[in-house]
Formats: sequence, structure tokens, C-alpha cells
Amino acid sequence: MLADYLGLSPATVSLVLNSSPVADSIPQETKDRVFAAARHFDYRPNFVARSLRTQRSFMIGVLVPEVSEGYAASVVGGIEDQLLQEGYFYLVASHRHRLDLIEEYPRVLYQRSVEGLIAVDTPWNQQIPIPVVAVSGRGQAQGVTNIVLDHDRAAELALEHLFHLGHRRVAFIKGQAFSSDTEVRWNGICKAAKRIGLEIRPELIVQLEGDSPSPEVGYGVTHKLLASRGTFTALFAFNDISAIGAIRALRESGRRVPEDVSVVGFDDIQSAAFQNPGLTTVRQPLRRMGSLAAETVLRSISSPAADRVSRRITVEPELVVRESTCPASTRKPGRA
Amino acid sequence: MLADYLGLSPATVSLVLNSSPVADSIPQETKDRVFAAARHFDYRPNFVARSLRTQRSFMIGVLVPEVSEGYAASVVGGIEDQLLQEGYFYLVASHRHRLDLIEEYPRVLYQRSVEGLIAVDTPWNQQIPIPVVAVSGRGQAQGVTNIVLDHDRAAELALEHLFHLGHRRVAFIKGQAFSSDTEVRWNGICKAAKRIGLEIRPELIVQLEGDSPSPEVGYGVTHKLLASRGTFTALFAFNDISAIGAIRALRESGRRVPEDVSVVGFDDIQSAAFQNPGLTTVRQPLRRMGSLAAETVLRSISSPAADRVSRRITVEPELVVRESTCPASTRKPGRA
DNA sequence: CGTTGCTACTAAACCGGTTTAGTCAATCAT
DNA sequence: ATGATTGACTAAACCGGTTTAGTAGCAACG
Repeated sequence: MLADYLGLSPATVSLVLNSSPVADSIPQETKDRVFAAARHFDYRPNFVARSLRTQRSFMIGVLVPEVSEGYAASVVGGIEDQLLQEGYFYLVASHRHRLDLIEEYPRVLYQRSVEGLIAVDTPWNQQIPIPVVAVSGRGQAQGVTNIVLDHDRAAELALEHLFHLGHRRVAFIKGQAFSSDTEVRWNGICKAAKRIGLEIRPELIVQLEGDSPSPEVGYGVTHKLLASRGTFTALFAFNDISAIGAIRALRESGRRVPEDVSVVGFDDIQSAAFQNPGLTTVRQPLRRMGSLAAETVLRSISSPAADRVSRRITVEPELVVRESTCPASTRKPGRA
Repeated sequence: MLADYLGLSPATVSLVLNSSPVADSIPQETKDRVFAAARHFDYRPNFVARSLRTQRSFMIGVLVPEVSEGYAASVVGGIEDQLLQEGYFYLVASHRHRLDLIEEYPRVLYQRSVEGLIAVDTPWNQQIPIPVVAVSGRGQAQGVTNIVLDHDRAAELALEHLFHLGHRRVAFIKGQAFSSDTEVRWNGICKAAKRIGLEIRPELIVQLEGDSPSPEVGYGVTHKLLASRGTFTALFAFNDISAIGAIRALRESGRRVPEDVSVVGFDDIQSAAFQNPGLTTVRQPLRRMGSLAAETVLRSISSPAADRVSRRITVEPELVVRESTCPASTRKPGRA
């Protein structure tokens, strides 16, 4: 229709607007006429038609357990930063840990012609003919690039902090068995403890259970810890949510935080800073992990030759010291 | 290619797979062969090609200020619930309140052939030839359906709660001037106060400023409130974030919450429940607002005849009573 | 004077399906 | 026997662009 108006063929218009090299021979005057008309009619070529011909959709699929959760939301925020800048959009699908959906969505997204896939905190063992980047979800499939936190360093940061404050009896809340981070993180803790010279006492370890995203789970295990186990002056929780629950339990048992027990969380979710006391925690650079993932997937798209092998990109955690930790009290610990 | 394999034409395959009425005359046996082959090869028609021909993309555009914020994330969660169920996907774009992006993204999304648009907490004054639903963003453009909270009821819930607890001197933190909710909410408060018989004292009103999503903003104005104004036994904040900041400020000034000052928040964000004390707040059914928006936009798509007029769908708030409110102390209030 | 080489375009194929308008053979009605 | 139906498909148009392979006209060249 632009073509009709200009008395040119659609081919010419297309060549000019896309500044194709073939259009080199077209005189500037004609080009200007085309551009002017395009601007005048606010012409925007049909994206679908163009996609069909060029086989490019400028879309990325993003797989998350649940968009509305803080963790995924932060990562998605970082992904978006990067993608929109490069003219890409993204389709989000939340699988809620349902295995059938984890299987199905990647295929559906692929059918929707996404050019790449980012899987956040999602187990991955498929093979799909487009670049895949996983954010903290151990993907064993080959060709998948992983963005992971340096868990060894994270454990080190937390334990060194506690150790320097004088804490020697430290309790731990391990993550749920199904969480992909649980194992690596625990290994990191063991390594760091050994290096620092901190003894990990089996009677001071509890493990989260259940999939609830509420502090309740941390609350429960902390009560168990208090009821039946040894004394401790500090607690390193698996995440902020469970740390918040733990603080509640500690308070109820008459212990003050941080005076009697120091508590360190993990993640640095939004509300960590808003807690009372402000939660000392190990921050994962979630937003950055998201934008790194996006960058990586875009790079793989533009240079398909490169990295067909699995890669691993590690990001560094950061200790955020707030008010839930303080020097271990010098008096001999009582029952805690 | 499926066609080749079957010795049939693409047309036939298409007709069968889409169970078009034209395929009525095709014998069941042939149909079965087609279905079997499709299953066998896990055939998935190219979505782009199909979109081009049918002019359907099964995509919705979602416009938010920022995905990673709790508010938008919750709404988007609700939107997703509904959309994915109906076979739709969605493209998200965050405008960060930048006016140029608020202008541009709807157009870009439209060019990307989304079939409808949901604008969350976003000013809207464009005209776009697809259904638009706004979630708590006063859209004056016609044809836009609005999903809004019943702010009158919300104010009533909060004020009645405080009034029944015996509070007569209530302070208020108003929202930022740019927030679309500020005005309606304040009107609701005034109406409810009058109905209940609660006096609103001008010296007990402060207003948030700045776009920071941190409790800092609430903290600041509360200190101002404490420094220069009259006494009060309760505080109704514009949102949970500012309520959290307010609690901090109150504590620092030596007041206990709730014993000296009861605090009511708004929204019921995730961390509201995790606060210490747990925050009493007015919950907006954000997830439900999202799924309502999605439902509405899908309905408009399927019955384009209907509602070309602006509509308004109101959802009801819910008072969540936790630990930040209690009966007003009977002793005469001191300086607060 | 025929050929080559530009210049300024355009016809037509193509992307991969969907859909309309037929086609062709067999069956049915007259 | 003949025209009208029906059953089982398919050719080809179509969606709206992009891209390849040309073409027509003119100038320069050998």
C-alpha cells in the first residue's frame, strides 16, 4: 500500500526501508521519498509476515517456577533490561514445579519460534535446537550455559563474618532436598568451615521440608532445633524466608536477635532490608544474573558457530551486613 | 512434509488437523492416518506461518512500571494463570514511568500483533485498535475497561477497624502525587471518616515523595510527623512499604507498635506477613485483579461486537488483621 | 555495431501454513 | 443414458512482507 502510493513496487520499498545493499543503486531522491512516505503513514511492517520470511522472531522464552515470586521476578527484571534494549521481547511461562509443564513449555515456546530459552531455577534435561541458558538450575544437558552463584564464596563470606564476630557454635538450616541449590551450598559450607577452622556439629543441623514459600518452614525447624539440640550463638539459614521464620522462633523462646543469637540469611530478598532487625544476608545478584543470561543467549543467537558446548558463568555473592548479627556474647552461652 | 509422507496434499493435512468442517467428507480412516503420522513425527505447525494466515497471534501485551516489583509481579502472576490456560502467551514491557516508553511500547506490542493489551498501574490515553484493559490505572481513553479496587470500602475497612479499637487521633500518610491511587484512596478515606465520625486533622497528614520503592520514604515522613505535629494513637499508611518505614521511625522515637501507635498498611505485600510485628493491612486481591484483566481482555477478543465502551470492574479489598494494631491505650496519649 | 556495464527498478519465488474454489470419479435420481 | 449429487481430495490463492534473479534503458567501450 505504501508501494501503491509511491508508484513503486513493494520490493523496492522493502529494500529501501531495510537499507539492503541491493538498494545501493537506488538514487537518494527515491529513497528519501520512501522514507518520507513511511514516516508520514507511520508505516510499521507486519511483524509476523517478516518473521515468517526472515525466520527471526526476536523473542526469547523464559521459564520460571512462578513469576510472582521475588526470586524469579528479580531475575526476569534483569533479563528484560537486556532484551528490550536489543529489540527482543520475551514470553514467560511458569511451571510451578509441575514436571509435565517443565517438559511441555519449552516445546511450546519453541513452536512459538522463540530464538532462545532462559530457564530460571528449573531442572533441565531436554535437547532443543536453540540456545538455552540456565540461571541457577543445574542443567546437565549439553549445550546449556549455566549462570551460577559462587556458592563456595557465599559460604565463606557468611562463615567468616560469623567467625570473626567470635561465633564458634553455629547452627545451620539446610535447604529442601528438591532445591537445586541445597547440595552445592552445603558443600560450600563444609569446605569453608574446614578452611576457617569452624566445627560443624551434626546436632546443630536441621533441614527444611515442604514447598511453602512462607517463613513458617523456618519457624518450625528452628523450634525443633531449640527443643532437642545443643547450644549455639549463631544461625546460618538457607534463605531469607527461613531466616525470618527462625528469628520469630528464637524470639518466642526468649532469645534476642542478635544479642543472644546472630542470624544470617541468604538471597537478600526485598523484605530482608525491611525486617526488624534488618537481616544480615548473603546477596545473590539476581538482576545481574538475569541480564547475564540474556546477554549470553543473545550472543549465542548471533554467533551460532560459537559455544555449542556447556559453559558455566559464575557470579559473586556479596555479604550484606545489617542488624541481625553481632559479636558473640562473651559470657558462656546458656541453653543457647 | 507430513503431506509428502502421507501421500496427501498439505491442504488435506491442514484440514484434518484443524478439524475444519470442510474435512467432513474425509473418511475416518484417512483422518486417523493423518493423526497417527502427526503424533508420530510430533508435528507442530509453524506458529508464525499460521499466525500470518489466520491473523491470530494468541499473544497479549502486558505493560507494567517494573516487572520485578511485588505489585506488578503479583498482578502478572494472575494474568498468566488465566492466559496460559487459554493457550495465550504474553509479552511484558516495563516502562519505569518513562513517558516516551509508555507511548512507544503499546505501539511496538501492537506491531508485534498482540491481540490485546493489559496495562498495569500505567496511565493510559492512547487509542489502539485492540482491546485494552487497565488494572488500577485510571484510563480516560474510551473503550478501555478498568479493573479497580473499591477504595471507598478499603478506607472504610481500615478506619472502622481503628475506630472500633478506640482510636480517635489517626495520622495519615498519603501517596505520592503521581500515583494513580493516591487521589481515589484519599477521597475514600475522607468519605469513610465522615461516615464513621472520625475527625481528620490536617496536622496529622503527611505525603510521600519520590519514586523510591523503599521504606525510607515512609521513614522520613513519619519522623517529620513526629517532630512537628500533634499526637496520634494510630497511623494509616499509603502502602505496606511506607508502613514498614513508619514503624521503624516510631520505634526509634521510643514508641512501641502497636501498644503506643497502631499501624495499618495497604496492599498486603509478601513481606507484610513476615514483619515484626506482623503488619495489619488492607489487602488488594492483586492476583485476582490480574486474572480478571486477562479474562476480560480475552472476552473482548472473542466477542469484538460487545463492549466498545469503557467499563469498570470493581474488586473488593480485605482487611488482614495481624499484630501492628491493638486497642488504643486508655491513658491519655502523651506526645504521641 | 555489438557487447559490456551500469542504473533503477521489478517480477516472482519464498516463508509455511490456511482456506476457497475446484476437480475427478463414483453414485444416485430421472 | 444423462444430469445432479456426493465423496475425497487438491490446486492455487492468500497472509504480508523479504529476497533473488532479472529486465529495460542508457552509456561507454572495443
